[in-house]
Amino acid sequence: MRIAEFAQATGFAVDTLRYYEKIGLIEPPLRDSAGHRIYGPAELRWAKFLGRLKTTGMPISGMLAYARARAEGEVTTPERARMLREHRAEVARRVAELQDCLSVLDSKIASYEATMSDAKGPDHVAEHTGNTRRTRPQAAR
Amino acid sequence: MRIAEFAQATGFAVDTLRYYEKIGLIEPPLRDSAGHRIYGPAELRWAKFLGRLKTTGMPISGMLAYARARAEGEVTTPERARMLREHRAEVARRVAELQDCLSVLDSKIASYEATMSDAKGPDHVAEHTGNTRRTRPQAAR
DNA sequence: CCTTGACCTGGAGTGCGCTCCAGCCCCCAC
DNA sequence: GTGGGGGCTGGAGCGCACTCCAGGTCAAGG
Repeated sequence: MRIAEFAQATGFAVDTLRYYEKIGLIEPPLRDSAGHRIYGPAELRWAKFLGRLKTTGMPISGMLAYARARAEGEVTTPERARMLREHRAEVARRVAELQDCLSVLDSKIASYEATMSDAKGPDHVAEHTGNTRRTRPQAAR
Repeated sequence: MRIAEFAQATGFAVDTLRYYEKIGLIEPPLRDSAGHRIYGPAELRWAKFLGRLKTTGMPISGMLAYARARAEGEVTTPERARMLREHRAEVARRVAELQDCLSVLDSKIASYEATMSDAKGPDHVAEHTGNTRRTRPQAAR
């Protein structure tokens, strides 16, 4: 599999793949006689997993730490497990936060639609912060 | 409320608030006799709502479009409702995507933990893309 | 033989969203 | 009245994650 096809398969741009290789996120793949990169299924699995990490917002520095641990072999299994557990927790927090925001959006959309369905509408639609319960603990001056 | 307290209350940095004002995301607030910005509750509600938009990944260009529509008054209510509905849909997609990634992380963590609980562990933990169903392990290895 | 097109390299450039800074002003407490 | 703290401005700088480019190699098709 050459780089164009690999890019297609992983969702990364060709330039991004070379960049990832340059910074050590992806191992330098084999080359064919012309010096072109040839990727195999193992590379594909790894790149797809990197895509998951990226999608979940892991910064490159984090992916790099994981990649380096991975390169050290099985001895780093506990470390990698810890990294993933921490990241998982972070992602779960973000999901919860987004869901909270979704409900704010929903109520704002609902109030817009209520306004629109009125002939004239109520005064105006004010921003409301969606503090239905427990927002950020506020340092009360 | 002066800018430091406002920053505290909104979660934005002081510099960020001035930056948002400069680009038109926040209306220039009143000034006190010393020329210092004075923010009121309406500004607070708006800034908190902006924080929600930001948290949900809306780019500044999007927030700006919304802010401009808002500045035009009630006539833009349908437009703003549309913007929020579209954004809401986008956020919902992202949540679903993250949840999908969460399950990938979970299964990977589980396989790490299985490896760790073995005295020696199975061969190794391969990257698997999270296609738990469908995708048959390709014969080659 | 010549063109085409995919790929190569090192390095420069980009867009986003802030973040920091110098140099200044104003008010208040001591 | 002096020192300190908070605020002001315009503009430069930064970190991240790419993205683009010039100039080159190579293999195959016409």
